[in-house]
Amino acid sequence: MYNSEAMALSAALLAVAGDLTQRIHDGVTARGFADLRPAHGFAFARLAPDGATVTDLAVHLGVTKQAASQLVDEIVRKGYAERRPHPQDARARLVVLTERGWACTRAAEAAAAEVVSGWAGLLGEGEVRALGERLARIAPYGPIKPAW
Amino acid sequence: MYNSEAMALSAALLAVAGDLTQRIHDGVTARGFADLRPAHGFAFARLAPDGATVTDLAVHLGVTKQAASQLVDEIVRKGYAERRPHPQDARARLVVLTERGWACTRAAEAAAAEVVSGWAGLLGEGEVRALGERLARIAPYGPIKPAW
DNA sequence: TCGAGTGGTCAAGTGGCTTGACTATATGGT
DNA sequence: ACCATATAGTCAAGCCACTTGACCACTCGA
Repeated sequence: MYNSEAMALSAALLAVAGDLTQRIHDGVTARGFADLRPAHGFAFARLAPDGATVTDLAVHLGVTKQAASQLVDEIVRKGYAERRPHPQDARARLVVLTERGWACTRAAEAAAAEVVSGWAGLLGEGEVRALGERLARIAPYGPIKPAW
Repeated sequence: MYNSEAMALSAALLAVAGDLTQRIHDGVTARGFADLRPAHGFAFARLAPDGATVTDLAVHLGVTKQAASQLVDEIVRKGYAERRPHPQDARARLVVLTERGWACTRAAEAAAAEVVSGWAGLLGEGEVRALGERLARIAPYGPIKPAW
C-alpha cells in the first residue's frame, strides 16, 4: 500500500472521528445538556460502569490528575456526578454518576445511534456492523487521548 | 442496531483516531520534526497542494482567522512555510510550504503508512483497504474539526 | 513504627484560542 | 468614476483548560 493511500485512509478516519464527536456533542446539547463539552463524554464513559477515582480518570484521559480533578469539580458542580468515600481506600474518593449523569449518558448513546444510523443509510447496516467489528479489532487498550 | 452498539462503534472509532493521531505525531517527531504539534498536520494537509490563504486555513480548521494566522506565524518562524503575495488578490497572502514543509509532509505520510501497515498485520491488507473505502464514503465535506 | 509510595488538592504559570477593533484592498450598484 | 459594503489580514487583550510544583493525608511493607 502506497504512503499516499495510508494518508488518505488516515485523513478519512480523522475526518469521520471529528465529525462524529461534533455531532454527538450537538445531539447531547439538543437533548438538554448544554453545559458540557466533548471532553466530558470521555470522562462519563469511564465513570459509567461503577465509578472511578480521580487518578483512574486522569490515566484514562491522558491528562494530569490535577486536570482530572478540575474536570470532576465541574461535573460535580453541575450535578452530573458526586464524590463518595472510597470503600477500600480512605485516601481515595470514588466519583460516581448521579441520575442526571446517567440521563446524559443515555442522551449520548441516542445521539451516537442517530449518527450511526445515518451511516447505515449510506453503507447499509451490514457494512456498518463490519466497520465496527474491524475498528474494535484495531482499537488500542491504553488511555483515550483526544485525536488532536 | 441498539444504542449501546452504536456507542461501542463510536468509542472504537474515537479510540483508533486518538491512537492514530498520537502515533503519527510520534513518527513525525522521531523523523526529526520535533517542534510540531498534531494540529499542525491538519494545516499542512490544506497547504500541501497549492498553498492557501489564512482565511481558507481558518475555515478548514474550524477556528478563527486570528488563530489560523497565529498558527501560520509559528510554522513560518520554524521554516515550514512562507507567506507570498497572492497573485490575484492584493489583500490576501498565499501561504505555501517550503522544502522543509514538504519533507515533514512526507515524514507524516511515512508515519501513517507505518501505523496502517500495523493494522494490515491484524486485519489483512484487503480488510484495511475495505475499511478505508467505507470511511471515505461516510467522511464529511466540511471543516476538519479536532475530534474533541 | 517508620519510610517510601500513592490519592488528592491548592496555587501559580502557560499557551492556544477567543472576542473586539482596526487597516488595506476588492467589488458592485448607482 | 464614486462610494458603500464586504472581505483579507493583523494587533491587542482576555479567557480557560491544562501544566508544573508543592504539599497533606492515608496506605503498606520491611
